[in-house]
Amino acid sequence: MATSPTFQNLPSDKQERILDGALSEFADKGYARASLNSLVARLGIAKGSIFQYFTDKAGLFAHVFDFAVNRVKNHLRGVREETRGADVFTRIRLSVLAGLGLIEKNPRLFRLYLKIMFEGDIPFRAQLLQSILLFGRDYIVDLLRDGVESGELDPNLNLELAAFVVEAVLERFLVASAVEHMDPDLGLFAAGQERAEELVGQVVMVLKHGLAGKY
Amino acid sequence: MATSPTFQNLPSDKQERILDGALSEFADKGYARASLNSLVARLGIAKGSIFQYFTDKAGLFAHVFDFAVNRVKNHLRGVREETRGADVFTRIRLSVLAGLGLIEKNPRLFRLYLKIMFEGDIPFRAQLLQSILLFGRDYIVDLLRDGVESGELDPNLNLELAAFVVEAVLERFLVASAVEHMDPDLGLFAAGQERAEELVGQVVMVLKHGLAGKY
Amino acid sequence: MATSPTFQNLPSDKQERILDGALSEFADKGYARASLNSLVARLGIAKGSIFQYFTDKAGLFAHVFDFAVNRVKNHLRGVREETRGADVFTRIRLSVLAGLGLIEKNPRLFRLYLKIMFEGDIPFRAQLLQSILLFGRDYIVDLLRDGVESGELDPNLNLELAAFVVEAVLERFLVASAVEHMDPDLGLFAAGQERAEELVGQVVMVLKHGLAGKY
Amino acid sequence: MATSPTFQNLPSDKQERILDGALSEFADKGYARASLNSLVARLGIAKGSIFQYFTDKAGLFAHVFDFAVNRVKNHLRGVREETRGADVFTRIRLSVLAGLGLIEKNPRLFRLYLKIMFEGDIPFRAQLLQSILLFGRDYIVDLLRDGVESGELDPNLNLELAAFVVEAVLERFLVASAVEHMDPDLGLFAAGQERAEELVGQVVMVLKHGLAGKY
DNA sequence: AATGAATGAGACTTCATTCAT
DNA sequence: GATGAATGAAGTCTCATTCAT
Repeated sequence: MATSPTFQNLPSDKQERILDGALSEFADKGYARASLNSLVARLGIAKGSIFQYFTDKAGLFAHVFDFAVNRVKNHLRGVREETRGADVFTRIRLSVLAGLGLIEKNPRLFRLYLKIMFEGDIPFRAQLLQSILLFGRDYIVDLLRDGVESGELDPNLNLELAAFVVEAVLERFLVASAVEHMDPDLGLFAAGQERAEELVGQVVMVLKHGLAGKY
Repeated sequence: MATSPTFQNLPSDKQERILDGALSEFADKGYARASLNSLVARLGIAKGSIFQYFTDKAGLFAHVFDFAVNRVKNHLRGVREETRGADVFTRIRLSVLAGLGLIEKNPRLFRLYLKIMFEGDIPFRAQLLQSILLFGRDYIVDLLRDGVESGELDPNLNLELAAFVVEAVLERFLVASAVEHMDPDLGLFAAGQERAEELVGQVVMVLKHGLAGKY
Repeated sequence: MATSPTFQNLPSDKQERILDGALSEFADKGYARASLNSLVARLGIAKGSIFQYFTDKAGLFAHVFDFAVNRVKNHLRGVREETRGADVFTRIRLSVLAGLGLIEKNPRLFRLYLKIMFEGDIPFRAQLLQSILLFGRDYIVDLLRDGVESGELDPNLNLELAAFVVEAVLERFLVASAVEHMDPDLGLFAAGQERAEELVGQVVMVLKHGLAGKY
Repeated sequence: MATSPTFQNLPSDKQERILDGALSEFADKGYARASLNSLVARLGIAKGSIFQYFTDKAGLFAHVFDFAVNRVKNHLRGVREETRGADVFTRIRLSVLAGLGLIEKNPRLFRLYLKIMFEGDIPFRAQLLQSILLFGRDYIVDLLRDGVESGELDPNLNLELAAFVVEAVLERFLVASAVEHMDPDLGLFAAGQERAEELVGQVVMVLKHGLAGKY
């Protein structure tokens, strides 16, 4: 939308190279501190070109955002399909692990999301967040609804509330992983990252049986 | 240590006014984008004065951080004592509500924490985060341990894992509240903020009985 | 290396104008007190441009230094060649006069050297000084060695010591001239500057025959 | 002259402590870069006091200058008297060594002189320099005149010219020593400083017999 | 008489953006 | 269409000086 035809006509590998470089810049430094000077230096393109492609720093950012979100959505959609048929707690567990795997391979995606979430004056901030948050919530509610329909979950369970809890745990894992990437010594994970798989399994068990359950 | 004697000698209401103004600035814009120019303009003091008080932007930040953390710690310690004797889920519920109340009255405190958490080049970032994270985790583990000792929770429950889940939910609420303050129309809360009390109660129930429980 | 391609691509008369203006600034005020503000004001260019050209105040300084040193070296090399064949004391005399002439036409060159020599925190100070001092000493030692080889000087004369004395006198003349430019009324020259030529000749005579000689 | 009665009434050890601290500051950083902030911090006195004592940065500087010059003059006068009776080249040699010794013990004195000599906008610069230069020249001319009177030097020797040469060598040694203090690795001395005594003797010999002499 | 808090000019530097080539 | 030189606002920080206490 904000992209000029000039950019569209670029060979698509160059398009990708530019968006990818910009993603790194924004994910590393946030919107305000991201420097177009740094960016063009790293990309080896002229500073003027950025403005011909995207009119604005804001325009570039918007495009980078789309680029990033689409990668994530595609990934998650894949997970939802691949796990269809498994029981609901397995699917939750696998979704968490899929998220962790995505961050592991591409930490910038989640870091960009966090920057948008907590930085003050990002252009279209509310709008961008909405589009992510809704997608995430829908994803989880769908998972849980499948669980109710298959009889694994009590039909009286309030799906919104349950989704709230699941989402909390999911985000907690993802944040832990993202922060671990920034500060390996912080120990946010409560366990070494290499034991993530085991940890996720156990936490999902706690989620399943509740804190007041029998262990 | 980061504060000059000049600052210590100021009338304490002036000290507070300055720290409070700085807290707002950092909480709103994060470390890097916070502007001493705009701070002194708002405070109506000379630019040079800030540097007589704090050596550095970083020094000011360090002091603001202490200032903020102490407020939070005192608040939480109060809650822990006041709820001693209540059952563990009530205590969790009240702790969440206390946190929400604190944010309601002083949204900048949690926003500052989030900025520190996710911004890149904050001075002493890892160190500052540690000091917050450890405090939070200890607080929750203590609560749960009390619950085990009073027989409310199964002694086989892994406290670390349980704390992970509780912390996740707590943070999710706090983030929701903080973000709601930044973007009231975002709807992150899944419910209007005025219904927070009810919502917290229900979520804690989900937490208590687990997703696979009977409702 | 200290110069950005941006600067290299400038029309060379603009390059020269900038370096020349900067030379004046540094020669007048030394490194620390030289003001880029006042430089750009005098040059009529934007403050930002300086930083596109030179990364740093230090970078600008380094380039100005090269610019200045090369002028001097070229000049001196010219004198060495032109006087080849003359007797050694004539060559010394002409070298001093050449130095004085250079300062007369471009007083800033030697003033810059003095600033580097006696100012404290100049970037790469020791390194820069070395490069000048060695050149100067070599120049004089070469002159004297030619004198020994042509039989004008006693082969037992310690060239290093002799060079020390010649260098002292040379520098004394140059300093006198440079300071005279700063404070015309100071009378450091012991004689009006217009009589420099005669004065140099006589001083070289004293140098030649020694203080204990017959006059 | 520029000193307030307030300063005069100070206990004289405090006066000295202040002037000495200021001497260090000016000798290290020159006039413009010397920081009253640093000075008062080091002295442990109030910033306001400086202005009550000296009205100005310039006033403080003028006083420090007097303080320093008097030390040097007293020292040199001592040397002149102590060496009376020795032959003129011995006296020159001893004067150089005395100067070197003074710098060795109190490098700040000569560094201050150099700063005044080569820095641009020092208050009363010309005036201050005059008072030093004249003293130095008179000192040397006196020495040489004694030499003529005692028959050691040819009465036809132009004393002004000879003094010019001697002064040059003297300053060259002092500058070398002062710079050596700032940059020990620079090698300006042509010999290790520990061999200064021998070096001075040899250079004075060159001075005595001239470059064209027999060795 | 001494203090030290307050001040604001001016220092270097970064950056998004414009526009002639 | 691409380039990159030019710009100036805004950033952090230092400093001499003033003046109420």
